[in-house]
This record gives sequence, structure tokens and C-alpha cells, in this order.
Amino acid sequence: MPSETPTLTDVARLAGVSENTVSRVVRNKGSIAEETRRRVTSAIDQLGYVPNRAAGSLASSSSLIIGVLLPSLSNIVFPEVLRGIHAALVSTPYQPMIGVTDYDLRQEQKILASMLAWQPAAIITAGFEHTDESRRMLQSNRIRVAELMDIDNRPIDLAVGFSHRKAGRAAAEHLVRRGYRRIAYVGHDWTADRRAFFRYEGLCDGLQQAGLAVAAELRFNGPSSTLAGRDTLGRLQQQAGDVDAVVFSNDDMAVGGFMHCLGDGIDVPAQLALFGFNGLEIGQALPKPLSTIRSNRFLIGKTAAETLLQASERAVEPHIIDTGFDIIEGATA
Amino acid sequence: MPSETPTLTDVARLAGVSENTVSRVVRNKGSIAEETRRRVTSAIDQLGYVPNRAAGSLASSSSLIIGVLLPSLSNIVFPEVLRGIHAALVSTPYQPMIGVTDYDLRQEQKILASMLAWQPAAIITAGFEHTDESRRMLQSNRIRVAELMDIDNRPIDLAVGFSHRKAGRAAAEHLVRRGYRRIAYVGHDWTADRRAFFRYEGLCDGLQQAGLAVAAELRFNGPSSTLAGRDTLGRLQQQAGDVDAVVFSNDDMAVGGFMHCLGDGIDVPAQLALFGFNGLEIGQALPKPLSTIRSNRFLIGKTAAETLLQASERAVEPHIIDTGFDIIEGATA
DNA sequence: GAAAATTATGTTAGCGCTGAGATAAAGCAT
DNA sequence: ATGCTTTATCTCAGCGCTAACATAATTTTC
Repeated sequence: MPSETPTLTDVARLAGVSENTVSRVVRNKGSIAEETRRRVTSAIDQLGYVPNRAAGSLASSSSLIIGVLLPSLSNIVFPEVLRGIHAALVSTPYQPMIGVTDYDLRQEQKILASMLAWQPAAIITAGFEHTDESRRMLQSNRIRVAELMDIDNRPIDLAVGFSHRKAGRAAAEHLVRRGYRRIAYVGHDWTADRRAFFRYEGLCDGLQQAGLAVAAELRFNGPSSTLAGRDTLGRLQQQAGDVDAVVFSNDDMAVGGFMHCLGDGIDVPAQLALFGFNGLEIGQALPKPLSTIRSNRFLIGKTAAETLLQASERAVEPHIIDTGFDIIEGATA
Repeated sequence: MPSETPTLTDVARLAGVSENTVSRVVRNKGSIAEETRRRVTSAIDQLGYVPNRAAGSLASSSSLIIGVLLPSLSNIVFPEVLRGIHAALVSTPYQPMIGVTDYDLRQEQKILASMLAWQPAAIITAGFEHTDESRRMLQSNRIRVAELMDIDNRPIDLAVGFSHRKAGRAAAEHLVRRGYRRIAYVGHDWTADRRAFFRYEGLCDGLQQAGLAVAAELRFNGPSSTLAGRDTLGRLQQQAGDVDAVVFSNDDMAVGGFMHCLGDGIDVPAQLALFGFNGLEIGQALPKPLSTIRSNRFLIGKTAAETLLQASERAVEPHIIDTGFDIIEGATA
């Protein structure tokens, strides 16, 4: 009578089969007679058997862990990616193990190393920037790797996201179509957030296409936030007066910009048009819904996890999945 | 020459010691001669040895995993708790494994069971509500358990948070002190979010103390959001006109309420005062910073993880840590 | 200076599971 | 009936590490 947590052996004994047979039933692998399966599952239920994952991982030298590396949790975008990943995993035996890099590549490398010690089934990372050592670890290991958010790079194995360059261009085209000509940019520190820089590049491209250029620009020296957006727009307006639209690096910044306009009595969009990026809920809850671009963070996470689980081996060629984006027309630009 | 990932044996051979000695150096356990330690660490560096966690867990029947159960990732509050947990773990060998329950106790139980299959060092869960089976699993297992956010309950092992009842009362006292008398409540569905209900109870207590009662109330039938806050305040105002202050179930709702006032030209706080809960950044970025209560989510997560790691055994009596809260005076109430 | 305590290291037996191969039983064509 | 394949099951070694105990070398104690 096992008073401790039951093991495969206990189940096997109760069901009158070998341990291996139980293992195959549990993992649904190989062929098993219907009658045997029934006996085994009933024994499992009776004992409340739960497989020991450590033992399984050790024996098979691979675990049911999916390592997830995120640059930050402060920005709601990444928890939403994580939510998507979780949604894809929730009905599988896989479990996400998360690591936060704080946009620090050396930190990413450290966390990556300790994650690989678990022999995870896959690694999902937001972004393409890695140290050489990280890249080597990901390359040499034949585990599956998804790099998220962006598709403007060649991935190691799988990329899921959309082109931030195109998104930037789309913002420019939208504003030009609406008749804005003196278009400024308010951003945040893009040494950490490379994608924000890609969008900026796309914006410049798009404006150039229309024979225009960025009329003024100011970047907050730190991560994006509503407060940073408010203050930075304020400073921009002191420096450069005659601007008729502002593209922000993201919605957080843009909502802050909107707050600045409210405080200063600036009529949006008549006096100044505002355009964001991400399609966060808060932007849509403003008295005038923010004009912005919807990035499908949840979908990116979900698609990545689902695609990784479809095959345990990498394909010969890296694979890229474009989840696209939509313009949210809004009422601010 | 091991072409595959090196094991303890490889390190031991290279350093000319037994495997066990290497193991003790790695885990920093037992006494080791300075000279030996040097030889071993140098061998580790040379081979790039990383311990196999699965093997370690199996042998010691406990892993370096911390299971984290969160009700949601959509509400920024929980990612912040996770951020705190991560901050406490980042310089340790522990790794967080996360599960999202979607406020569903049966889902929590399922995830909990599969987490326990990893023999985690501890489980951290946001909230005190569990199925009987979950509670049994947490009780019988002698692993450490932290229940977060709230301290209005008796925990299984450790509680970290603050009294939501007191926070509700503090809101009432603040508003009464400021001279508001006709105080309404705008909330969201509290079958899922029990803590919101506790705050409501506290609010009622506090008002009663001052000889008052909730002047009007309306609850949105769903999770909190800015849009829900905006719409629900709108509906409340149609139904009950003469209210001079509104307490919201949280900042998301309150910011939505502020948006409603902006749209309808209601002067805050002269015509209507608004009071939130959580102290989110967005509330402080409004043209008038939101009057609210700061709950230290990051601190709660960090304290919980730190406290759990201080001792691997439960104390005889459950332990409660009050992280407190502060009133943010703001400009809306 | 012998016994006891302390420090440093080695030896050995698993932890609970899976993979590979062996075996047995059943199905099928010839 | 005979060999050949397929299906269902078993046997057993071993994944890489740690716990427990054993041993050896050193220091302390009286």
C-alpha cells in the first residue's frame, strides 16, 4: 500500500501489466489493446497517479517545458504574447517556464543557459537580438526555436510576427492620405526596443514616398510610458510649433500625448493629429478613440506555440509566419 | 573527448575528483578544500558544464522550479506580481513556471496537478480560493505555498498582501474627510474577483462609520476594463443623478470613468469626484492625476518569493506579511 | 598522546521513467 | 500448414544526478 505518491510501478502492479505498458498508455504511444488501456487508466484514476516529469525528462532527455524569454513584463504587450502562448499550451502537457531579460542580451544569455539545463522542448523568444553565445546555444541545440514579434530578420528556426517597417510605412500612408503634411515623431529609447526603430524607418520611407520627411522628432531617453509620451510631446511642441500630426512610437506614448493635448486645450485632431501603435484598449477608451495600428500580440504567441508543437524537428529552411496588422481608423488622425 | 553536453562525470574526471565532490561544489554544499574547489570550477568552465536539472530533481525529489498560478495576464496587476517574483528569483537558480487559471478554480486545480508533477520547490498563487482537491494537494505536499494579494484569510503557509477591506475603508475615510457625502460605487463582476468585493465591503464599513451609505451603485457584468468603466459610469449617471463622488473597483474602471467625464464635459472633481484603486501609471498620467490607492504588486511578488526561499520548510503556524498600501491624493477626489 | 570531533573526500545505490530490443500472440498470404 | 508481417506486451539497462554512509586526513580536547 503506497502511502507516498504512486509511481508507474504501483500503477503497473495494480493493472497487472508491465511498467512500460503503463508508460505507453500515459504517453499515448505505440499500440495498446483497448482492454489493457482501460485497465491501466482505471488503475491510474484509482491511485491518482501523476507522472514524475523529472524522471521522464531524464530518461527521454527532453522535457515538456517551453522556455519563454521576454524582454519585459511592464509593457502589457509581452504579457499578452505570453497569454497567447499559454492559450496554445493549456490543453497540452507542456508548461511554460518564463524568463525576463530586461532588454539585456547578457541577461538573456544567462537565463537561456539555465533554461536549456531543463532540456526544454522549445524556446520562444521575443526578438532576434542575441549574443553570439546565445545564438550558438540555440543553433547547436536542435530544439525548436521561435523568434517573435518581427519578421524583418532571418530567424534561426521560426519567426512569427509582422513587418514593423511595413507598419511604419502604413502609418505614414494613412496620415498622408488624410492630408497631413507636417508630420512629427515622438518616441522612446530604441536601443532596447529595436522594433520601434524599424517602425520609425518605415515611417521615414513612407513619408519619402510622398515627397515628405519627418518634420520634427523627439525621443524620450528611457522606456515608453504614458507619462513619457505626455512630457515628450510637450517638449516637442515648445521646440517645433507648426506640426499638424504626430506619430508616436506606441500607444502608451500616444495616450500620454493625448493627455498633454487635453491639458493644454489642444483640439485633436483639428489642431494636432495623433497616431499610435499597438491598438491597446486604453487608446480605444479615450474620449476620441486613438488612430493606431493593431498588432496581434495574442495571436503571435498562440501561433508560435502551436506551430512549434506541430513538429519536434526543425525544417531545413527557417520558416516565417506573418500575422499581419490592421489600421484602426480611430478619431485622432 | 565528450562531443555531447558534458556531465558531472566529465567534470569529475577532468578535475581528478569524484562526481560527488563536483556535485557538492556546484551546489555549494558541505565543506570543500579551497584548492579542490578551484580545480573543479576551472574544469566546469573549461567544459562549459551546465547541470542537468531533470537528473538533479529526480535524485533529490525536488526541483528548482517555483510554480506560479495567476488568475489572468490581461490585467496588468498580475504581470507586475510576476515581475516581482522574477526579480527575487533572477539571481538564484530557481525558475518560475507559470500557469494562468482564467479565474477558474477547476482550471487552477488542473494546472496545479501538472505543476506538482515537477516537484517544485514552492507554489505561489494569487488568491485564496481553491477547490477542496487543490487545497488537499497543497496541504499534503509539504512544499512551501504562498497565497498572494490578500491577507483577509488564513493562509495554508504564507500570505503576502494587504487587507482589501482596510483599503476600501481608507477610500471611504478619504472621501468623507474631503467632504463628499453622496458617494456611489462603480464596479465589475466580483464573483471572479473576490478582492474587489472585499474592498466594497470595506467601503460600506467606512461609510457606515461616518453615518453614510453607498448612494448608488452599478456593477458591470464582466471583467474590469477602461471601456467598462466609461460605460458603467455613464449608465449610473442616467439612473442616479445627485452623486458627488464615485469609488471605482479599480483604476482601469476609474480611468474609464474619467474618460466619460471628459466626453460629457463633467468637471472633475468639482461636479464629480473619482476614486480608483491600484495606483496604475495610466491613472497618474491623466490631465488630473487620479486619486487612488497604491497596491504594491511588485513588492508583493518579490516579498513572497524571497520569503519562500528563506526556508525550505513550513513553519508550524501560517505566516502573514502585510505589504500595506498608500493613499495617492491625486486631483480627482 | 589517545579519544573525540571536525573536515574533506570517496563509494554506492537508487530516484522514476523511457528507449531499444526481445518475445509472444495473432493475422495473413501462399 | 508454413513463413512473414503486424500487433501487443515485456525485459532491462541506464539517463545524470544526489543522499546516505563510509573512509581518510586533520584538528581539537583534556
